[in-house]
Amino acid sequence: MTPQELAAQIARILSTIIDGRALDDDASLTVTEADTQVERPRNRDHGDWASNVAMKFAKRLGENPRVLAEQVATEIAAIDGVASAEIAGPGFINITLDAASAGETARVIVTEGSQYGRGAALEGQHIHLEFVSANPTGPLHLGHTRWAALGDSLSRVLRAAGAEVTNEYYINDAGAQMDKFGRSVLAAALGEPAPEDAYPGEYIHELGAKVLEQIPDLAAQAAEDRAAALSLAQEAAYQQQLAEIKDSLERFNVHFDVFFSERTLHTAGADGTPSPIEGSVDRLREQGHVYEDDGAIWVRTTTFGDDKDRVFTRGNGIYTYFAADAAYYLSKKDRGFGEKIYLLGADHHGYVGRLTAIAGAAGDDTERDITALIGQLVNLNGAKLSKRAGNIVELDDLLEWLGSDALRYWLARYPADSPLSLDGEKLRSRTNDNPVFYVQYAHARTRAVDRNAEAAGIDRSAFEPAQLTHDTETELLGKLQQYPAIVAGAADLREPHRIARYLEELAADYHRWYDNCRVIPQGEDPVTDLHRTRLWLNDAAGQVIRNGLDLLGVSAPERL
RNA sequence: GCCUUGGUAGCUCAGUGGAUAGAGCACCGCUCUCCUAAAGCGGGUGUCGAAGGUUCGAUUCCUUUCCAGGGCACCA
Repeated sequence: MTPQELAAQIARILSTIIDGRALDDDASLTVTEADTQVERPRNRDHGDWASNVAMKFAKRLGENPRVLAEQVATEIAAIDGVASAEIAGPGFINITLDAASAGETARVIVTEGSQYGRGAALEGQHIHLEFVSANPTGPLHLGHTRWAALGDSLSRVLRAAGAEVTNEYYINDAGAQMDKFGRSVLAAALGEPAPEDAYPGEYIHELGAKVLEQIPDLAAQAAEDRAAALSLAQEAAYQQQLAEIKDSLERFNVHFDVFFSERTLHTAGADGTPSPIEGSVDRLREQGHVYEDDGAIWVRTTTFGDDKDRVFTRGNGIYTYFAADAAYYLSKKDRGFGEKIYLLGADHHGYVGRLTAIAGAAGDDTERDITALIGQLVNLNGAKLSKRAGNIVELDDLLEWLGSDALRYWLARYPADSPLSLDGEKLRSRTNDNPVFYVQYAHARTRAVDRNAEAAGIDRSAFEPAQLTHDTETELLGKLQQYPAIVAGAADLREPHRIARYLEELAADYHRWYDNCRVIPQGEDPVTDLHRTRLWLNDAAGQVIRNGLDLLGVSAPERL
């Protein structure tokens, strides 16, 4: 009996009861499983699961919660697998399961394997997830790591809930920043002094050297035609930098389905069709949201809650960044995505109003079709990192220093809107200070037990869940049963950190169980069905930790 | 000024209207002839920033307010 099944049963019971009252109550009350979700009481004296439906519905039925609870509890107690259902406090129904019914979960988990915890709550949804989208004018650094870890984990969680998700990286490969980047690299390659506004950082010189390798006669070309040489150098540096970014992301176990080039938005079709940007201003104009003022072309974004209208085309005829944003949004819409999620740093939260307005101007539902997740920036030992300042801490350096697992886990275990500090010393320490080790250790323990069990001749030929009665066993089983709801909740709220927090609790329950309940008999004691049954539970715990870590993009090692 | 996100134990932080608000760290003890002691067990700590409101019930929702971070371009 899983909590989901229990909730479904309670929904049926409550519906029947309410139908019986409908004679003298015209209120049309419908009961959904969302209303009848049971929760795990903090205090185990309150049973395995608790329901608050009596308090929720008593008022709408005009009844005393405890009286309603009494009636519901009687029905619950009659469910197969339920040992008791008792009324407590203002109207809680505390439910205790038969040990066999609770223990059955262990076998379910082992049978379902990597599928355990996956659901269909978001089935049919085609979600677009854009994150990182760092300019290809430099290496990924600390400022990008949080979104990389969070975005990749979020997409895994959404997929686990049944959604179809496309991870996309928007490459800002057009515009003034790219020009500046090109000039910086060209100067470095030719050994010239850096331009006034050049990008700082040693990597510019490294890129310059690589460009020179590819174009040995760059100096001669520059002497002949500076603009052409600049263009060549810029393109070579861009391709090199983008390749390095992709490489870093792969090593961070972050996967993108699409790298979307901003240039394609500026490029007209070979057959003379207008560029996506040109096309988008016309499309917005058709919707009636475009006007001209003072030589510029504006979009009336204030219609959709933006705090000011935005310029699409400047007085000098050049498109603004907003124009590209609008065209990009329309591209996502045209490609058939429903919800478009943007992961943005708090330093970009001023964009939310205009992005939302674009969705509205495009005729989309600003509530349903666009989501902006704003996150706080990462600190490193208290010092915030800025690319402009030149003191770059690169993702590659962090990976080498801390490893992908520790970094991924740490970045994913906090809510996005919570400030986060990366403490290198803590992340390198192999103690409880570093929760990824705690969780991975629990997993490695399950594998060690599995290996030792096999060596001791303990197999899974018996499964007697009624024997799983130790306090630590009911705790562990209860935790394992919660996993599908945790995944569904994390997906629904777009909060992958809930997976990490859950895993830490699960690991603690597993460690406690390990210390109290042996899978392998001591000394000359015989192997019993209890040991065999516990092997199922051990494997179930390992499976769930593995499934959860996978959602975070963190490995589940066989040994530590 | 406007928008936005925080304020929870000594520290770092969890906590999607429920019962006595939790974890790790730090501090003091305890547990390995036996599956990994990178573990477990025991010991105490809170005006949930403040004040109102909604509710059977508020750390959670609403309003006001104090403090802190971030943002408010015909930049990208």
